[in-house]
Amino acid sequence: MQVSRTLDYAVRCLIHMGGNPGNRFSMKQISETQHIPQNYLAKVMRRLVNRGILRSKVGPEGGYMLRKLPHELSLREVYEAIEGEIRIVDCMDDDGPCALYENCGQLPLWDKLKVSMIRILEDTTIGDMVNETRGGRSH
Amino acid sequence: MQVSRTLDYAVRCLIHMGGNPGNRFSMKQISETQHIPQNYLAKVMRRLVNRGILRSKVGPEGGYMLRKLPHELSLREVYEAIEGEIRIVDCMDDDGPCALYENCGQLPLWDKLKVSMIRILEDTTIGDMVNETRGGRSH
DNA sequence: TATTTTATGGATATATAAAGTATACAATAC
DNA sequence: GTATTGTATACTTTATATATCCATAAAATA
Repeated sequence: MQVSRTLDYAVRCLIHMGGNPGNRFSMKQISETQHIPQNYLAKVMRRLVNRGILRSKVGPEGGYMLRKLPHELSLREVYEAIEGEIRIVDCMDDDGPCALYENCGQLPLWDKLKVSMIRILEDTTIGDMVNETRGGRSH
Repeated sequence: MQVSRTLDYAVRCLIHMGGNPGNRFSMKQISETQHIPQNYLAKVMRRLVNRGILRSKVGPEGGYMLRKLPHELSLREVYEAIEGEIRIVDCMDDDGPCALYENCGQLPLWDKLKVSMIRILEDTTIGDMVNETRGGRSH
């Protein structure tokens, strides 16, 4: 029930980039300033590119750019890019729905949790986090 | 960001027991009806006993009993018995607070998530889940 | 065209944690 | 004292997250 390091990496990078939206950032530079192993970072960035959160360019003068303004980029998008669809339980059967599915006392609870999580992730943007980082949100 | 199988085991057992509060359940019986390996179950139960959620008795006619009525037993207690204190992020530094701690743009978000999670877990009881399982909550 | 820079893709390794197993021991009822 | 049941702990297995390696492709520029 914890945020993976990988997601933390992604969020950190995006906050970093969100500080200068419009800028281009090379993987090397991000890797160094954020202290993330470059080859690992490569994969994180790839997922963000595939999900349309970043644009990438190969070659000299290449690198990554945000495709949206920071305040238009919700944490939910980032979460889903990294972790896939949000789910709290696995419904632990091998495959196919669990035998209890129809009448599972647990599902309603996990569902409430999920819904509230989604709402919060949806309502928070990278822009918000950039502001927090700068010290004091504008309000 | 997912519920562990161990927590699922714990909840399942407690729902099972909550169906007949006051009853005594042997580990063997629970293990069989819930399809949980007995030696593993032993550890799960141990944690629930240590946290004061269950009472245990050794020997013939021994077994486990709920110490509270199902509707007095919140999911939060169960969660914490199994997973320890609720936390969403690790604040990934080796030890001591992370360098960004004072001015971390991420913390406020993760905190909101945590608070809302705690509230929901706190508000839900094993009793609620027993009712769900029986089909239709009383309202 | 050759060279350099940069991202891409896949294979593999390592570390860590979760889940499961085995076994000896202690308490209790009869 | 014997059968039953939980307790305790050490160990094994499996799964997953994280990290590394390396070969390739694309683009800029000299």
